[in-house]
Amino acid sequence: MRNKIDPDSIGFLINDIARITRSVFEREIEAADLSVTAAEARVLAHMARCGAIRQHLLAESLGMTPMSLTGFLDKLEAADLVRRDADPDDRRAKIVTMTARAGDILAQIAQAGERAEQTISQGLCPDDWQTFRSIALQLRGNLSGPRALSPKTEDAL
Amino acid sequence: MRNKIDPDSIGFLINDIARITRSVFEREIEAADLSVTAAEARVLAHMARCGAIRQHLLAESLGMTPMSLTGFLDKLEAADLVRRDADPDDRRAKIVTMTARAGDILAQIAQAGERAEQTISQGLCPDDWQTFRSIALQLRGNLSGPRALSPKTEDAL
DNA sequence: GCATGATAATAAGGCAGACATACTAATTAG
DNA sequence: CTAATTAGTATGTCTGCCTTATTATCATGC
Repeated sequence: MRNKIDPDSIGFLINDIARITRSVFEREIEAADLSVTAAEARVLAHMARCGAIRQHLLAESLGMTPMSLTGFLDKLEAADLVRRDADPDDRRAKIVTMTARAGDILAQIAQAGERAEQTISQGLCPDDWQTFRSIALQLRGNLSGPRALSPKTEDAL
Repeated sequence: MRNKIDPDSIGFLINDIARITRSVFEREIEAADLSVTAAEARVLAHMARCGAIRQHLLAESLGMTPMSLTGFLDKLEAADLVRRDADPDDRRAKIVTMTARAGDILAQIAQAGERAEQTISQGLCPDDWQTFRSIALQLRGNLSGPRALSPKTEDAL
C-alpha cells in the first residue's frame, strides 16, 4: 500500500509524547492533591522566574494570549496563590505576584514533576535522556524566540 | 528560596514544544486548505498503517478511547475520507477503511507535515535533529508500551 | 432455548486549554 | 482636546479527550 504519511513523523511523535507526558504529570499532580492543573502550574513556574510582572508580559512569556492567561489567573487568584495589584504607573495594567501560599504549592509541584520525570525517563539511558533534554531546550529556544509561528506564510487575513 | 520549580524542566519543555509544533502543523494544514484537523490526520495516518480494522482496535492503537475515536470518524466519514462497514463476523463491530479520496489528502498532509518539520527543525543542526528524533521515538515506545498512564491496558502495536 | 454477562459502537455530557471578537477604561500621540 | 493605542476581560467557540450510560450483539451455562 502507498503509505504516504508516517505516524512516526516528528509531528505525531512530539504530539504523542506530549500527550502521554502530560497525563503522567497530571496524574502526579492529582495524586499530590494539589488544587492546580498542570497548565496553572506552568503559569506559576513562569511567575516564579519572572517575579512581579504585568499580565500581558507574562502571557507573552508563556506564549499564550492575554485572554487565556486571564482564565488561569482567575483560578489561581481564587485559590489564593496569586495576587493582582494595580500598577501605580499605569492604571489600566495589573501586576501579578505570587502569594506566600504559592511557595508551598510550587515546591509540591516540583516534587510531582520530578516523580513524573522519573516515570517518563525510565527505560532511557541517562546519556540519551540528557541529550534529549538539551536538544529540546535548544529547539524550544528556536521556536519561541523569533516568533516561529508565522514562518513565511504571512497573515493572509 | 522562591524558585523551587523550573520552567525548563522536561515536562514544561515537552509541552511547550508540542504546543508550538502543533500550531505550526495546524497552520500548514490550514494553509493547504485541507478539511481535516491535525488529530484527524493522525487517525488517518494510523489507518494507513493498519489497513482495514475494527474501531476499538484502531482506538487502542491511537491511545484513545473508542468514544473519542467515534467523534473523529464521524467527521472523517462526513468528509468522505473513511468508510464504516459492518464486520461480517460480528454484527456489533464495524470495520473502518479509508476511501480513495483519503489517499489524496494523506499525500497532502504528508507534504504539509514536511513543511512544518522544516520550519521546526531549522536552526538545529541536522545531527542534533536526527538524534532528537530517534530518542523521541524510543521514548514514545517506552511510554506507550508499558502504558504508564492507563490503569491496565497493555496494548501493542 | 434462554438468562447472563461481556463486548462494539454510540449518545450524552463534561472539562481543560486555547483562540478570536468586542468592550471598557486608561494612556499617549497629534 | 480628540484619536489611536494599549491592558485587561466577558463572551462564545473550537478541539481533544474523558466518563458514564445505552443499545445491539455475541457467547456461554445451563
